[in-house]
Amino acid sequence: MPAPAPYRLIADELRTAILTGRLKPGDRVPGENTLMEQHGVAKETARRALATLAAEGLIETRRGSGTFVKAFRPIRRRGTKRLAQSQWGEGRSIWEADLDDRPMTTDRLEVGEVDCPPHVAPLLGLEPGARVVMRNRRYLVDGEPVMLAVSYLPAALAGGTRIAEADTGPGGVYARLAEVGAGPVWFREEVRVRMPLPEEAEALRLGPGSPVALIVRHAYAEGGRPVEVNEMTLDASRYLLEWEFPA
Amino acid sequence: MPAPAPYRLIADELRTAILTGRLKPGDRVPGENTLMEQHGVAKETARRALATLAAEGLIETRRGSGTFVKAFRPIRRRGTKRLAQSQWGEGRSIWEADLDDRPMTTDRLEVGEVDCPPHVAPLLGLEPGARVVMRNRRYLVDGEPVMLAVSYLPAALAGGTRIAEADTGPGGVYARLAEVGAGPVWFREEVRVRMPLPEEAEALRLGPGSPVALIVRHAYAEGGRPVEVNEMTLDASRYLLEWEFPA
DNA sequence: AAGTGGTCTAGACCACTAC
DNA sequence: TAGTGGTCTAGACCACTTC
Repeated sequence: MPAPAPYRLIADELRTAILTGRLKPGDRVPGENTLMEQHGVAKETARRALATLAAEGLIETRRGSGTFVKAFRPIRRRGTKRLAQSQWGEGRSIWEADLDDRPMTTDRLEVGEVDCPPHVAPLLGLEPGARVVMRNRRYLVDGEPVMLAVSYLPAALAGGTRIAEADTGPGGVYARLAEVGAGPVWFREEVRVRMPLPEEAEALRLGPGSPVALIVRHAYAEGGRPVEVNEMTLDASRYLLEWEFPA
Repeated sequence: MPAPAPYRLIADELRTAILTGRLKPGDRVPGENTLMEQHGVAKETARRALATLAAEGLIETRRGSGTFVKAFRPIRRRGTKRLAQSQWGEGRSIWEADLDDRPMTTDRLEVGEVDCPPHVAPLLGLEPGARVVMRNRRYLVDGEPVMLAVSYLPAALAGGTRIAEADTGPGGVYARLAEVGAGPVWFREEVRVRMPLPEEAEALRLGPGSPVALIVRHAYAEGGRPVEVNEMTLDASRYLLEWEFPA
């Protein structure tokens, strides 16, 4: 058993302090200079210990200010209940069910008719190059971005309706779909998790050690007809995801 | 606009090569020495570029051997697997091309009656310190660990049955529960994502840049009685999670 | 033995934040 | 302006894998 590297020992010590609660969320963590002194190591070594914890998502560094224990305040996202008919049938936003106290706002809304991206076309049962209505937006809680979402609907269905406008009206997209006889009756959600690409990290203001969850929701109308594909990118460290279903 | 740090430029270049497919999964990535030469930087700088990509989960380093592009071959986990795929778009996935269908084995099985962990007791509707049957195991695909799972069932229900034995018999735990009139009729799954703790990283053989998904499955019998809590820890980079449900 | 990744140092300079 | 984090270097030594 070789002796663990010094930077690992330092990281272990700090990690224990954080996980046992001796260092609480928001607390200042000993910085580079302090660690150099206390452990008698070079700056790069101290930095490596801190970089390790940052990569684990336990701390966050603020240039010029210090190093701190990261906070975790999850947002609850109920996959099942929030989409229940009763929720969106009565002029309520599907996001209301999500809110768990804190209101969600949107940002960077982009709506328009475009050529369907090739990876989405087969999911909507469309020919390559068919037209779709795209809705792109960013969601924020407390002014901080927490999710990106792009949804696609066949233009044959959604074009010319309020779905193609910025304000979709009471009940949102699904209520409008129902009005044209294409209300969703079944959903499927696929979830993948990975570290963010640089653009995603930027759009969600993610530091190192913050994974993203990619949720793709497929909405089907009566007869199994796909009516929407929604690709969501979440700051995974801020979410608690939930689904329920019968045995 | 300050000039980006050299290590970032190198990382960007390699990242682009990987994301555009010029470097494919399994390919050798230029190593420390090569990068030092090609870009005229010091070793630590080249290392930092590689460490960045490793933290993003794009590459993996093998000591003494080289640096390689990481593979992504997800395992599909269906939360709700009982409904026919024939309807509802045949379960087509955005990530379909990558799907993986290999058999799973288990490992490190531990079964026994223990005091209920404090965070689990309220979920099972038990007094603190009540006895539960615990089943702990690790799942492997191709001999590689992909998931850890611990489940808890009230000892009053499962004690003395085959649930408390290594081999639970045909149909598994849920079939045995059904035999004592406590078959699950409803499930709830909660999902959290974060970077792994060192023990988790070790048990799942995770390198840097590999997040874990924590799935807590609650099983309820008739009347809403909780009969099982199952805590799963997945190598999130290897899974495609899926749930479906009616509107 | 050669090649590759892993760790460490001592000192330098820069950029940002807080006072 | 002082303190904190961010980046870089040149060279050293170690550990592991491959042949």
